[in-house]
Amino acid sequence: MEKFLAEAVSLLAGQVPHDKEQLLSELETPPDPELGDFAYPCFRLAKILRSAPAKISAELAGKITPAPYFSRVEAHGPYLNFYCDRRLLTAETLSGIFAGKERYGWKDRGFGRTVVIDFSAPNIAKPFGIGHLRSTVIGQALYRIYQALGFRCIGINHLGDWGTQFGKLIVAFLRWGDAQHLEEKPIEHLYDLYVRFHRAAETDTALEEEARAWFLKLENGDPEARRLWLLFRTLSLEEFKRVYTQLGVQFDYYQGESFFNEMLGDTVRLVEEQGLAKVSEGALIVSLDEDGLPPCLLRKQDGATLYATRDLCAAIYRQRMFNFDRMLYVVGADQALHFQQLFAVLKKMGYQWAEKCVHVPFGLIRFKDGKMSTRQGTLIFLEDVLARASELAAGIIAEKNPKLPDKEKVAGQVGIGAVIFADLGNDRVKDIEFEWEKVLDFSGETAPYIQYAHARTCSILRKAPDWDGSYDAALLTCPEEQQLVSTLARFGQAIERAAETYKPSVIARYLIELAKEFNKFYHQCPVLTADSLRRASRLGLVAATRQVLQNGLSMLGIAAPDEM
RNA sequence: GCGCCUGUAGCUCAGGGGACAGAGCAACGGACUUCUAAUCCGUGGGUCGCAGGUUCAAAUCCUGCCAGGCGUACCA
Repeated sequence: MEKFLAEAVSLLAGQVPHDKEQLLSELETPPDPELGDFAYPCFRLAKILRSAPAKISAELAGKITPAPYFSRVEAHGPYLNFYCDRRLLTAETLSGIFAGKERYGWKDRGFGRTVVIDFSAPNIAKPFGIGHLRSTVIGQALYRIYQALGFRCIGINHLGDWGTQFGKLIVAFLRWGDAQHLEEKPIEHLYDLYVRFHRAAETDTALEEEARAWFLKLENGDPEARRLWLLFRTLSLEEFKRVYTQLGVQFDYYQGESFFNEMLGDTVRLVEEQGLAKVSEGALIVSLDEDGLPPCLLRKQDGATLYATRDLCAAIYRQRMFNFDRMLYVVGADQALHFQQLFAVLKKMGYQWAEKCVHVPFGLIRFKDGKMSTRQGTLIFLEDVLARASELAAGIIAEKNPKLPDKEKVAGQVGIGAVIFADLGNDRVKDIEFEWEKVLDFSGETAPYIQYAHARTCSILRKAPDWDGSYDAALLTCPEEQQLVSTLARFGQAIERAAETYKPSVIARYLIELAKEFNKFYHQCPVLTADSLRRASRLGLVAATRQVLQNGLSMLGIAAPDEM
């Protein structure tokens, strides 16, 4: 598709007083396939040439010789419409897909450049809730999207394994904890302790004080505090890794906040040496008045650090280690101010690369009656959601396809896929209202819909073992076939746009579109029973569709079972 | 108070300044002796929060207001 677009630009460049870059941005996709594949609106030109847009488009249509890429170039009112040579577009698209295989749609534009992606970052000692799912799946998808554009990606799990919450946990554990219970069900026990602490702290204000003191001891290397912290951390991490395995998520580094503990002193000193830090109300701060932001706190009154200190340290460390061209923080929108402050401090410190840091925010997951809160104990555990979705999928399989091999595995792939898609399907900046019925709905615009289309492609191909892979692009002339080809050809553009906007939902929407086009084709155009030449050509189209569905799903971290 | 985000069909949401604003769910009516009906086809359903402005052209950009969410110095 890119070739055709470039060709349209060249054809226009010969006739229109605009440079190629501008022409590329002016070209648009017509709302109806009847109106061709690209459209050039002539309004702007009308102003410069002091002529009617419709007249200009008609004149351009007369001057441009479309061949070989376009079968015709026609004026429709103020628009100049380009019609791709369908046979050529079909041939190019299919051969591109078969040549690229699992890398169809990939580019090498990012070659030699590095993107660091900070994502997931669950709080150790808190359960992995559906809130953490967002960062995890968005980050994972962005990782694969940037990888597809040729960037070297570094995925970092910046675990929340340091901070005042450990003081709270230690206090709670010393009072109410049970070592054996902790061994057996670590997350559950720690969660109970955490909730209990906050409930007790409402009446007993001394508890918070005690917790802060314990965290300070931890920072200063107190052996008992250290022992408990390590215990909590180790046990929790084991459980998290189980969830990551289920989701198929991997990280290049687990570098949590504690990882930077030893370097924090140097970071603070550096800020002080530059004369940026000052003491205010007993705390060490960097004033950001000039930026119109509240001050960034580096040390509390009691001398303990805050997460801003650790993020600052981490950013500097990562720049040294990875020399990144961009760093993405996939973190909730509620932390937008924190990142503004962080980036502002980096800039004040003279780091040019501060502008390469991007906060990629996402909306909260809420309930009908309010925000989900770890402290109040209203969290929904991700493992429960995944389990329920998989059970539901298993039930549907038992009903519709009881002979399916590997039933359990497929049920997991479909159930988990549905959960991931419920998250990635919509624009990440919007809040999501959590509803079981929605997450467990497998019809319409869902992952199972896409997976089902993929399974159908596999099924058809399985039933044509004699097909030798040959096809004739000229025979794919039905509207459903051509629509499908057009959509397949647009995959690369979807990837680029997803990367530009940091929105995996662009890929998700694209896949829904593609699956829809395929289902239309499936109902309208019989494959296996068509006459032999047409059959081969349709098999080619089916194989191409299968490949692109698979590539797209894998980019979102969703499995593509062959049968379901 | 100030800052950031959101406001499109009954519900959940798509809509890279452009040609009549689109899906899914729900409702109703059709299509399985035929490549898996987790599918497809059809019907109904809209002052794109409100008011101005920029533009040949605004759901889209700007300003103000309204509503909701989230932040706003020792949590992360």
